[in-house]
Amino acid sequence: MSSQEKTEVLNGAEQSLDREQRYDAQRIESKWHQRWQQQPELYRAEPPTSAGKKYYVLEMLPYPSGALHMGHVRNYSIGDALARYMWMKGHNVLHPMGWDAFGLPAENAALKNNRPPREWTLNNITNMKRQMNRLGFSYDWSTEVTTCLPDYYRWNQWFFLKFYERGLAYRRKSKVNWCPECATVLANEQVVNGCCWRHEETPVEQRDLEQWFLRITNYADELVRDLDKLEGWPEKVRTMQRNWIGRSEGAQVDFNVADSRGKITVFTTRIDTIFGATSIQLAPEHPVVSKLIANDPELLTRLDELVAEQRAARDAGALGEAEKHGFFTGRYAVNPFNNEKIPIWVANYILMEYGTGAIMSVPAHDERDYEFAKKYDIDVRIVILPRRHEQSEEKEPALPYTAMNSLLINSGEFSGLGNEEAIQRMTQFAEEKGFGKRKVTYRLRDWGISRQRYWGTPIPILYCDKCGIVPVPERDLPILLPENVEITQQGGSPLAKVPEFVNAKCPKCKGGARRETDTMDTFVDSSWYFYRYTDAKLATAALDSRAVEYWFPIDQYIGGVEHAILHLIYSRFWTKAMRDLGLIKNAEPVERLFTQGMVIKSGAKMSKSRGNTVSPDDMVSRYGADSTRVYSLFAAPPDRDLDWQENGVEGVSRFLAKVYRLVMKYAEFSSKAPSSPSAAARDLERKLHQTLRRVSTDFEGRWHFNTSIAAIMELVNAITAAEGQISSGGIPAKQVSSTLRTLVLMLAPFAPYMASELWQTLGERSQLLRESWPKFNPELAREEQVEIPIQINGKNRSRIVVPAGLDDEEVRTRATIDDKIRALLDGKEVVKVIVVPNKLVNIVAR
RNA sequence: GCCGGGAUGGCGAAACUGGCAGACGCAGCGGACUUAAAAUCCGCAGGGCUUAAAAGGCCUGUGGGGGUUCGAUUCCCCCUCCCGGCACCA
Repeated sequence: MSSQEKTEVLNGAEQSLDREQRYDAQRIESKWHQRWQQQPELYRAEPPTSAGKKYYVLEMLPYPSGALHMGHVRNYSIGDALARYMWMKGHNVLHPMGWDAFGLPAENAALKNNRPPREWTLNNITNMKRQMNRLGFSYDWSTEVTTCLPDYYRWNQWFFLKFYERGLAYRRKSKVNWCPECATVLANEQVVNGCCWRHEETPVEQRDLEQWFLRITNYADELVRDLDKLEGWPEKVRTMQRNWIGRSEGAQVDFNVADSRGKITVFTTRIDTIFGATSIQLAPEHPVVSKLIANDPELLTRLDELVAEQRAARDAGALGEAEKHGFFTGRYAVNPFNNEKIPIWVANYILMEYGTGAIMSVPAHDERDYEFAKKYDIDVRIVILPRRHEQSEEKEPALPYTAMNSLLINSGEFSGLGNEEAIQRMTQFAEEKGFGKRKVTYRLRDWGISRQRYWGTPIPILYCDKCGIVPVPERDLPILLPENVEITQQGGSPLAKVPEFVNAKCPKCKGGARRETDTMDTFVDSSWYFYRYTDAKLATAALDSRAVEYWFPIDQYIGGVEHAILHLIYSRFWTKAMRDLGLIKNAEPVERLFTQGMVIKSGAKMSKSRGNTVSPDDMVSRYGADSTRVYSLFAAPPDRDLDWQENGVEGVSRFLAKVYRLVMKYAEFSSKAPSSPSAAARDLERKLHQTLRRVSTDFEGRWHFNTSIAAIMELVNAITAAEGQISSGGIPAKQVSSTLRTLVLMLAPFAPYMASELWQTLGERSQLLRESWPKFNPELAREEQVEIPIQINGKNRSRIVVPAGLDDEEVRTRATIDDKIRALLDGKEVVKVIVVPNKLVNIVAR
């Protein structure tokens, strides 16, 4: 380059500095926002016939509470980055969004503001959609799903009818969890520490009500087994579901009641200890108890007390804390294995809802039974010993001794067996003799879906005096939720007070009938909404099987871990039920699940009640959507909790401003690259490819976008540092400009507004989203020289610079002739030299 | 009690397979530019000791204690604290 040309380049730089504009996020973002609003097809997926490889990325749909919170922003920033990356990788991307729009807050708000829930909800949706669009999320709104609208919830009703036909939906009277605050029933999953999942301070009460249930327990076994296949799910979530389902293999054994024809069936996982059973323990609510003690008024009173006490403890969520106690019924049962008569007790630590509500008590080998037996002086009989005890039988193990891998003693013909084998043999024995059988028990209960609320899907059932329970015929769907219903939150289901709704004609006998006035749990809505996205406008069916087959399973689902049990287990159940209806082929809805961490501020989860929330609107108006999004990805890895620090957002904003300035400055340079690139030019090129490698592997692997963004910042720093070399001709301005071009592509998934603006500044007219993700060249990313430390006995003593990949022998030689090292080794004996290629040299010396 | 996850500078964090601890950012300090400030740019920065100061040198350091190894934030054992889930589930 001639000196005159150099001067021109410099002048060019000065000029572009002159017309440098400050990064104005609001200006850029409103410009592109307007543009994107006019291009609704921008984020639309190709139809299922498309040849491209599909990618379905889904974020959990929000409840339209009124405004987005930072947790949403984080969730959707992760999903949006991924969606945009996948687009740039050439995938056919489905990236939908919708609204989990039924639910109690709408009724509370209606009560407070005297506006209909529908209006309140739809207003909230408008506002939150505005926020999402302002944040620049790439949703295809043509597939939007709003669960409170009849074109969606009619299919809830349709599914319900299908489930009813197949016996998967049924009605029974049962004890239910009742939240006085919500004035409705809760599913087991919605009870947290004995309190309502929405009202953490409100204890749940037990009530007896006629309820509709979905038979999720039919799928209990498959739900557990398939967890093993969900390798793309966090182990934590799989464990939580496994525990929740609580599959436990064991046996049922019948004990005859002495002096009676009755029998008591117990469930045990440790039939190998049955010779150690010294009592039977019954749940206070066990139906047989009142029969056993029918002619003892005193005991009946004590029973009532015990039942009341257990219920109170259950209501208070303190079941595990109550001291164990109970009473002897005066009756005996016969152990079928040894015909021994053992006393029958009633105890507060036995739960009617698990197993058979009755156990054989083996104090020597069960912690709870031991505690109880000690209190009431019930026999403790040891029937298993640790294997090592074989020889020295006088020494007893510490009680209670519950370990497996032990040996049976005092157990008749089964003595001497290992307990694993004994379980098999003794269960078989019981089966052959007809007093017992193999049994698998689950903790999981059927899913109660009846809610005594207005703002939900009406359950499509009629009650006819003549015909009984009559399902609404399919052709009569949807059963519309009536408008203008008075919400009082008292006196049961609001719909029951709407005669036009309640009174109906029986489709069978044409006589009068009453409609079911309960509505469905809103978790029904979210159990299958992601299928609807694949053909959201379809009017003739819940879904189009071919579309589902193309798009499913969901490649990546992203949301909070708080849904690990409720939503994610219901969704899996619904998918299996849909498969059994022949609607779909996949057995699982979600291939990969990602659970992001919480957003924390000042050491606590952001929440209104703590008053430590940060408003996304506020952040966007102060720093812009790009800065808000980039910060939410930069501040912590997505799976960890994120501590919100506002000056961190400011830092990100500064970084974006720097990128903006650089691009403005170098956009139009096109001087030719010199024929033999300088070392500085090669360094910059290397840094670029290292950055590309970092960002690309983060997307493909562990999703640590914080390190991706840090790498891009490093590249920016490298460009700034290289600026001095431009005027001297060491680095062509053209190279800087093309480096920046690639940098803009890398920034596109994180800061779409800024990236689009700069793309245009760089003279590109194409749609950024349709550009290919830049490829890194491993050759160019490779370091040529490495500086490695030389250690003596593990301590850094010197450093040398060597060509990368230099032969170990040569590295060793160069290390040992280093001046500092030679001086330090003087008078010492070198025992060993370890050379770690390109990393370090460690000399072990004495 | 059981099952997960975590603890690294003043702060958020990085170190991916046992190999240079603290990348990147925030806050801080010093300097340049400016009448001044903002913005921007350059530089310093784990802690301690040594030194008049600096350069340099030395020691020490990833919650605590032990171990394996030439070498440990990383692997093993024990312990503490924090977060999440489950919790009389037979």
